[in-house]
Amino acid sequence: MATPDAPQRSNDGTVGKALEILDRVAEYGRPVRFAELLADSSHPKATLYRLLQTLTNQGMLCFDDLQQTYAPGLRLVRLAHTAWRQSSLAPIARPHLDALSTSVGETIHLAQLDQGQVLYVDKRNARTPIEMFSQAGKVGPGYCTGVGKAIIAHLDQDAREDAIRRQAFFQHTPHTLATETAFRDELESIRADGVAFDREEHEPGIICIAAPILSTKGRVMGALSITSSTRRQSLESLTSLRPLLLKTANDIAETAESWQFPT
Amino acid sequence: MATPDAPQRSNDGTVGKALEILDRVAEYGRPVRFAELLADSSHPKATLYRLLQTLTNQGMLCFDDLQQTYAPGLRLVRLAHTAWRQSSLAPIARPHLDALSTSVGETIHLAQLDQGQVLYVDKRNARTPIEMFSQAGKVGPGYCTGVGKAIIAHLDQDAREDAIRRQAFFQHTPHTLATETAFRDELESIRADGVAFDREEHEPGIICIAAPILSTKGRVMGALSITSSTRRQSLESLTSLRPLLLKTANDIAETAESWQFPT
DNA sequence: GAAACTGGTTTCATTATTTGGAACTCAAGA
DNA sequence: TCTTGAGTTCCAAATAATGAAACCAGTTTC
Repeated sequence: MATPDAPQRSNDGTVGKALEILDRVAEYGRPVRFAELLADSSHPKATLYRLLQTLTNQGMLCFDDLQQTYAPGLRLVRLAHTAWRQSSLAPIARPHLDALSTSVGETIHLAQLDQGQVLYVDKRNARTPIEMFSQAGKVGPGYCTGVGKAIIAHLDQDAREDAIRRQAFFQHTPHTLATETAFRDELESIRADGVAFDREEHEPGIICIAAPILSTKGRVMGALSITSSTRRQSLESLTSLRPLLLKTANDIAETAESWQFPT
Repeated sequence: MATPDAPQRSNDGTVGKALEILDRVAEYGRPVRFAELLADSSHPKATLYRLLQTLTNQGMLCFDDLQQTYAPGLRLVRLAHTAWRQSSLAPIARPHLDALSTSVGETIHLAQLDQGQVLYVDKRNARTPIEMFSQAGKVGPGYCTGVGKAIIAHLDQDAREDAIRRQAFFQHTPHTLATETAFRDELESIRADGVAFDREEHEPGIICIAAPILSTKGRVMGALSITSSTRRQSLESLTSLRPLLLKTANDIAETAESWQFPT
């Protein structure tokens, strides 16, 4: 699977480079050989080699001696465990997602913004699950998903500009808003309306309604969406779920705000 | 919760330092202030500061402007998603775990070795829905858990010595094998026997039987355990599950070996 | 069977980055 | 107002990263 939506990141120092490589390896989604990495890397052989060594040494990558391939290492899983618990809305939102899930019976996504992209931090499957791209931990583009648009629309000026700058604007489907101006207009109307729709903009036949999760001070913490397919629902029928969606988003926000980490 | 079992890692370069700090932050298990980190860090203020900046900038850490605290960042969750899918036995072993779980009705752990420590990559409780990072990603010591001992016992010479060197040998309970020699003897007998037991060595009242997951070439890929409490089971009654446990471990190994990543 | 090739690893002088002591800023508290 | 402490910035010295080229297997080709 190709990944046309890569985020850009300012390159700070050696760690920056190392982490860029780490990302690169992860992007492949399969074990990858040294030569392959070298091919689409701007670094000279020796540099790449040493960087990979270091990462492997550190357990961030794991090297398969037999196949001579690199893959993301288990140390990441360990680190992510804490990250997920502390920095994501998922643990807090769980009961609310459960409730919403049982009452609507469609696929539910909880997502947060990570470097301009959408990161799904939790998910509930529909009663009749439909195959699609997303699981907890997966990422998606910001400009053509319901959650992405809902979040970006409600960011403050600076953060929003930054997020927009990071979009790749790849035309996934005929409905994708693939230009910056179209996207800006869309954000405007989303902010006015309060919810965002995905009108088959990312995957054909997949639609959703999404609401931002806003703190009392108006900061976006993430977004929540109800997803379905055009076979089962229309945009209109999804709209009827709007009050429930907004209520849940609000509940999550409230829980999150009253949540204090055990010191 | 205190963490007496810290692994040691050879410090390579700047990335090494950065990643060490990342680990440090994660270890706290809660948002942490600059000053706290500075306190138990060997780095001077400026250095630590810049390293934190870089990590935050890279999304590996996230900084709470309001509270002025650092926590592991969401980028980790994203990376871990691929790591878990590619480098862990979890996705492959899932159906086998399910089967074992329903037939024994006790807690099941699937673990792999990460830098001398045990990393749980999947788990079954009596009845638990599938969620990823909430249960996968926890770590435990290698020298006093069933899975840890099962794995280390079956490592080859070099890797085993390395693993032993990384153990902290903290006396968790009266039954903990807290010396290197005692541990070596134990490994010997585990290798002879084929399964490992946790005789309340990590937590009082908790016992388990664990089996290594071995490739046909004899390489350990991980371990599988059935855990219970002394109230419900004895070591003897756990032993009766031995054939089933070994069978499952073997099944997982076979599935893993015949698994080829889609190229 | 030798020669060229491929894919990976190592060397080493050059170069750029990291380092950390100290100075600075900005609040909050006495 | 004066102190104190947390956080941030400076800059010369120390250190680590760089990358061209050499090297070292195994393979394939001639």
